[in-house]
Formats: sequence, structure tokens, C-alpha cells
Amino acid sequence: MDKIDRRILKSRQAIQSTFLDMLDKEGFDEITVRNISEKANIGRKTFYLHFMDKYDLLDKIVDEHITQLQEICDQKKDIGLMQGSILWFYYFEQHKSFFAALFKSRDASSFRNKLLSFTIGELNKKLNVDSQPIIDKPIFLKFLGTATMGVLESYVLDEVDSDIETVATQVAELYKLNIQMTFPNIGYA
Amino acid sequence: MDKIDRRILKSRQAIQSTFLDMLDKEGFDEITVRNISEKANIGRKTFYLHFMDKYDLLDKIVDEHITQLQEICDQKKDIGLMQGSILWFYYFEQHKSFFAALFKSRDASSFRNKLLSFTIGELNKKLNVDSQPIIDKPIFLKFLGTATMGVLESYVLDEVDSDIETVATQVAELYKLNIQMTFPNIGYA
DNA sequence: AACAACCTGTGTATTAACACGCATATTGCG
DNA sequence: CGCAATATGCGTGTTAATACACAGGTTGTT
Repeated sequence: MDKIDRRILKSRQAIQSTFLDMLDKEGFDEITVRNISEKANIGRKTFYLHFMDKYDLLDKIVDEHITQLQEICDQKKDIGLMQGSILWFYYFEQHKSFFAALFKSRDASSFRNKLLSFTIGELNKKLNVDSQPIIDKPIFLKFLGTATMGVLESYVLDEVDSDIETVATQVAELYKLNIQMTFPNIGYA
Repeated sequence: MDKIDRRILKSRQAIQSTFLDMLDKEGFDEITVRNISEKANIGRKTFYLHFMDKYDLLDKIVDEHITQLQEICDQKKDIGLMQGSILWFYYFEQHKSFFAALFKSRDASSFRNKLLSFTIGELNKKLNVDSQPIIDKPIFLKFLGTATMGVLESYVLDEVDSDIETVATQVAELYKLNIQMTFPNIGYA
């Protein structure tokens, strides 16, 4: 890894942390490149040296989250469905204000799509389709994927009263039931 | 006032706040240009673009304090000896850790000298020498000046138990007594 | 005394960030 | 609607900050 110029790191971090802060306090739709730059105490031109626009910035941050979620999903192999589910939900708890801001936004659709297709992708990986399913797999995946997203959204928007572990546990339970019903013989890794 | 380049302000502030932090936590003598730069997340070269060395940096910060003390002394004209003394001591209370660090240092002598000669200068301004003093004025000034410094040092190093107002009040009382004894007819502005 | 580890101050070439200005959207309010 | 205020994205020239290297100096330890 070649060393990155300290100025680049400083600018990027100023932009990103300011952006996250504003996302929490004001919401994505209110954010402009101009006021990010002002708050981050950098020139507006500097912003454009690093990102195309605020969507590009958001995209890159979302990608970082997806990467971390990927790691969690990889760990899940070793720890089983239940513990895995808890880990997954914990991640959203830790970054609750970030995801809440995005779920609230009128105009951060790329985030929903990215998260959904990632989720579906992971589900797909873990479903061994040796047996004959009752439901078409694509339909089932979409079903479980959007269901997961729905619960996540409720959770980060504080629409559920249960604590995070209860949520995670119950979702895992629902997964199990659905998979058993749909793929009679087996199975979830 | 012409606008100063944002980069300059950022560098200077990073250096100064890091320096003050280290002064508090580690003491002046332990500080090097190298570790200021590292902590401030700037190149060492950048430090030298703004300051000659750590003594120069300290000097400039001390000068800023002297400027603010000057303002306090100017206000003292209007509020009288007692209130003035309280204001003066309050200033040291507010920047206690800074001054404590300097009093502790083996090697920040310029600070002592600057503060002492400032103090003596202010005393000199306020002593009306119409009457015939018992003591030579330079001697008296040095006497009162170093006495003040001594009490200040004790205070910021937590060597006295009294609260700041008690200290200020008693020092003002001592001033009054000394001046009355030494300049029989008058007077402290 | 010798040695290692660390610091200083400076030179050089490179570049990210800067100030400023401009033409063109976009927004929102009367 | 129309118009003012605000935001965008970019071009240009300038400069502060950077990485890196180097030749001493300081410190403290064995």
C-alpha cells in the first residue's frame, strides 16, 4: 500500500464526518455540497476533487457499510442462524442514525436498492436448493429480502418497542419457519 | 482585513490546540516539534512554516495572553483596586492549566520574564509618585511584582487552599497596605 | 567514551487545496 | 407565472502543505 497524501485523508475525513453529522441532524434531502463544504471548513472545489456530488459521496459511504456487512455475513457461517441474526441487527443498531436518515430520505433510493440486493444476494448464497421448493426461488428471495428490509426500517426508525435482540431473534425464527415450509427437506447453512 | 488562506488558519489552529493540550498533559519540557506535528497531524515542515521552534510558538501564545491581561488592566481603572484584583486572578484561574504548566517548566523562562515585566509595568503606570517614597521606586516595583508572581504561582500550582476570590482580595489588601506605607500621601489609581 | 535513538533545521520538487469568477440550473416565494 | 436567491460544476492561476532526504546536534544508556 503506497502512502496517501495526508491532505487527501484530512479532506476526505472532514467531508465524511461532516456529512454523517448533517445526515443525522438535518437529513439527506437538506444537504447541499455548499453547506457540507462550509461546515467541513474546506473549499467547495475541494469537495469536487473527491466526489462527483452528494449522491456519489453517499454511495461510497454505503459501499463501505456493505463491505462491513459482507464480513458479518461471512462470519455467520460459523456461528449459526440465531447468533448471526443478532450480529446483523447489532450492526444496524450501531449505525442507527445513519440508516434512519437514509430510510427517511425521499431521495436516497440507491441506498435501498443496494442494501436490498445485497441482502437478497446473501440469502441466495445460503439457500441450498437440493430439494424441490414450493415457491419459485426468485420470488421467495424477494419476499424474504424485502421482509428483512421492512423490519430493519421499522427498527432504525424506532417504530418497534422491542430491544434489538428480541427483534433479531424473532426474525431468525421467521427465517427458519419460512425456509422449512418452502424448502421441505433443507436448509439454511 | 484581508482574508487569510483557510489552510493557514487550519494549520495554525491544529498546532496551537495540540500544543496547549500537550502542555497540560505532558509539560513544556517534554514537548518536541516532532511530536507536536505528529499529534496535530501535519508535516513537521509545516510547523516550521509558521514558527521558528517551540519557544517561538510559546512566545506567541504568551503574547496573546499578555494582550488580554492588558485589556483587564485597562478595565481596572473603572472598577477599583479590589474588583480589579479579582478580575486579574480570575483570568489565571481560567487558564490555570496553561500557566501551571509554564510555572512547572524548567525551560520556559521567557514566560516568567514577560509576565513579570508586564506586571511591573502596569504597577508603575498606576503609582502616582507625587509624594516622597520611603523606598526607591524600582525596588518597590520589583518587590510588589515578584510578590504578585509568587502568589500567582502558588495559586495555579494548587499550593493554596483559599478560593480565588479570597486570594484576590487579600492580595489587593496587601497592595493597599504596602502603598500606604511606602507612598505616605497617595496613591493607587 | 561510545553508541543508538532521537531530534533539529533546512533544501527540493510535487501537488492538493485554495480564492475567485462565471455560466448555467434549481428552488421557492410573492 | 416571474424573479430573486441559491446551488451547481468547472476553469484558471496561486500557494500552502506535503513527502523525502540529509547533515548535524542532543540525550541518555551501557
